[in-house]
Amino acid sequence: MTQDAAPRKGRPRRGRAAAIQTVAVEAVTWTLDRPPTINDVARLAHVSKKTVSRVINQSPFVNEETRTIINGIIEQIGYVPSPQARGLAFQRSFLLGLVYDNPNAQFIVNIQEGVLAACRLAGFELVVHPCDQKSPHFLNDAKQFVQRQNLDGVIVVPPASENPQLVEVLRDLGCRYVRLSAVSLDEAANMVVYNDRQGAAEVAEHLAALGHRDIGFIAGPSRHRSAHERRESFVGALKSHGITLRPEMVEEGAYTFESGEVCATRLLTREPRPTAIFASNDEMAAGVYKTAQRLGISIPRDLTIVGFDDSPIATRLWPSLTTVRLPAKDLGRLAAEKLIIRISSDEEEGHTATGVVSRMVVRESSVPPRG
Amino acid sequence: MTQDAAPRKGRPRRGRAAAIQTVAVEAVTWTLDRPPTINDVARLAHVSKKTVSRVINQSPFVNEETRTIINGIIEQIGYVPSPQARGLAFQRSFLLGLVYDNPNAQFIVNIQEGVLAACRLAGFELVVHPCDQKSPHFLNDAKQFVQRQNLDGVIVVPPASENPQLVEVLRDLGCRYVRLSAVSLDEAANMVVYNDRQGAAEVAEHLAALGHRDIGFIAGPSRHRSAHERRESFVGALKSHGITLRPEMVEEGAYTFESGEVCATRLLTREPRPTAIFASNDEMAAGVYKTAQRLGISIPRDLTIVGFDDSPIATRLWPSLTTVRLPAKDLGRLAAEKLIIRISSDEEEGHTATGVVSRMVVRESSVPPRG
DNA sequence: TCAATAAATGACACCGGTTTCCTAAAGGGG
DNA sequence: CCCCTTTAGGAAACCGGTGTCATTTATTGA
Repeated sequence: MTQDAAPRKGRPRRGRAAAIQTVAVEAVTWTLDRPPTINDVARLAHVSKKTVSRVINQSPFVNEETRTIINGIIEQIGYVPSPQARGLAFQRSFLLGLVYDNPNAQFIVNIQEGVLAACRLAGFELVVHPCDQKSPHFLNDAKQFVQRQNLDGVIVVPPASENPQLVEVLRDLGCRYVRLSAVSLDEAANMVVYNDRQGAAEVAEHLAALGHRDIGFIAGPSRHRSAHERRESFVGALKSHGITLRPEMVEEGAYTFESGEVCATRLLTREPRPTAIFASNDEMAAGVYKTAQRLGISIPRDLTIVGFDDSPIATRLWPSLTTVRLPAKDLGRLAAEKLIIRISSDEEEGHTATGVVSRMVVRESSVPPRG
Repeated sequence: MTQDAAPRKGRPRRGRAAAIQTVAVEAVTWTLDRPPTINDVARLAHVSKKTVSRVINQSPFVNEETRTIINGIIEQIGYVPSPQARGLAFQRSFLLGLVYDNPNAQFIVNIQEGVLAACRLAGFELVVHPCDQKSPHFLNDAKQFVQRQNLDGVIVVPPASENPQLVEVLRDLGCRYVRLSAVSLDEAANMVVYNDRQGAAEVAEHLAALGHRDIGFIAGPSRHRSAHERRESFVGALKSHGITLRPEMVEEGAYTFESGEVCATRLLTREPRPTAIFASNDEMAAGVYKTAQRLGISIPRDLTIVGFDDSPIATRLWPSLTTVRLPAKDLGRLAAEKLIIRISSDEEEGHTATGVVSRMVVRESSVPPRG
């Protein structure tokens, strides 16, 4: 059976090295009409495909010389392993999914960038999946998404990440996932948490230090965890500076520009009129700008405004908006790194919680109150 | 060899239907510890895997009853074909790539949404790839991107789409692609063109009709085809209304907010000061707003401003910005549909050019000049 | 009645990798 | 000098689908 292999073994080093020279010429001459496969490489190198496979996968049990020869051929004929075949044998797709229903485009693009930075290093690619929690197909869509391409892992951003049913679906599917949220909702291994409390507290301190006492607050929608975090931290920090936020000075918005306008209109027609408004995100802060301008209230002379997110609009507005920076790209990178480690080390690791901290960025829209 | 198959054939209908009942129970009882494969389905249905394959692929040569039985089992055990195995056999990945270096996040997210709408219908998924034309690895990155997951097709958005070397790489790879651009740079089958001329001409007409004569223009960077289109069309349409754009009233920006500020500063300190400024995109228009406000020029009383893109910022600004809407989502959908047709019909079709037209949206920032 | 034809299905190789198991040769110690 | 270990590499099965071609059965026309 295997006796015929023996005679071929004589003087392996020289024999192979010499063969290569010829082979190289062959390779250049040939010009295959199809992408080269591992078999082509094996044939040209006069080795078995398994040895080529070993080289590809960095196995240490390959002679240095053999490795060099094979790598040379791979380079020359431009061989790239078929991801399908690889995936089939490995039971892996080297694909990560990103599930989002966040309307903030800049946030999504930043997350994508961060995720991809980590993916690139590990040889993964990213498949995106916008979705809609209000749709009746939401859960089924997500399921199909994971199954259709057999994703190795999924990253879910808020607010979808805060949907327990979605997480259940992912868990049932046996699909590894990492969730982004402002609070820890899961085992540490499945979460990347961003600390909104820090930023909100800094805003409270900032406003207090400037001398504001009549402060308005526009909260986010209560279904968002971040809305709670920002609100509680802000209120708590104000209180610790001896300032109590009266209930009528709080309005709940929807994290949208329009809701910011509505809430601002209510706040700015109250007596006493607040000298500062903290909106829970920049979109709503932009709504406050528009309303103030419409009402003839000068920013920042008559009204200090602070936002949250540090989205591009913060610098586009005039005067530029004091806000809190949420490092979305880092968030994406951390999530992807976490996911990839778990996929590669092939089982649940009890990782420590990772997260990023938000910090205030002071710009032109916040000044001491008049008088 | 095949004689053993004969006896099993007796009374196929009843036999199979009866078997199913049992099988159904088995399936529920079993709970496999691995995802079910086509073999599991075949075994439970007492058919060959080939027949299951036929059902999956909607082959017409399957008995209606058999099909029903197999579909029932597929449903029950939750079988989903492995994309890796499918891809390996089909030589397809069912993956589309999106290559972009466009800094406009909203544009990218909209494109993604449109592309995915088309993908969903055809069973494709989308892999994203932000890139940087200025990087020395740009072309190699793109190549790796296509090869690593063996993408079936790639959609390239501007300005990367206007890079001829990138296209050459894709062509060499034998990878189907569709480019988005403001001008046709390629065979019709490879392009989706958006008509910026229409929108720019409408702006010219609008400004002329309002009575503006001293008009400033901020062009986009010359490496963008869209910049040329917008400029030429605007200048041409003004001329046809008897208005000539003097050279000192034209500045070239970089499609960024900051460049908008710089150009606006130059335009607004000239004599005679323009009564209207058309910026080639909304970002730069936002820069004009900021500059005008800084200089104490009232918008729109002293200065009419018009942008291009209808990005979210257009409505966030105060007063809201007259601009031109570029239907990015439709653009993405068209590109994906085109690509998918070519992939599925398995060879270059000489399609007609597809495209979308931009239209002006009038808001509050454009009014007749004072006096 | 008997091919000839069509419909439904199966057997088997194949896609391009990996894993498992095995062999051969070289080096090292007693 | 022999046995054992280590190193290098190969053969064949396998991953989960699809293509090709053959086979079986039912239907049809002469």
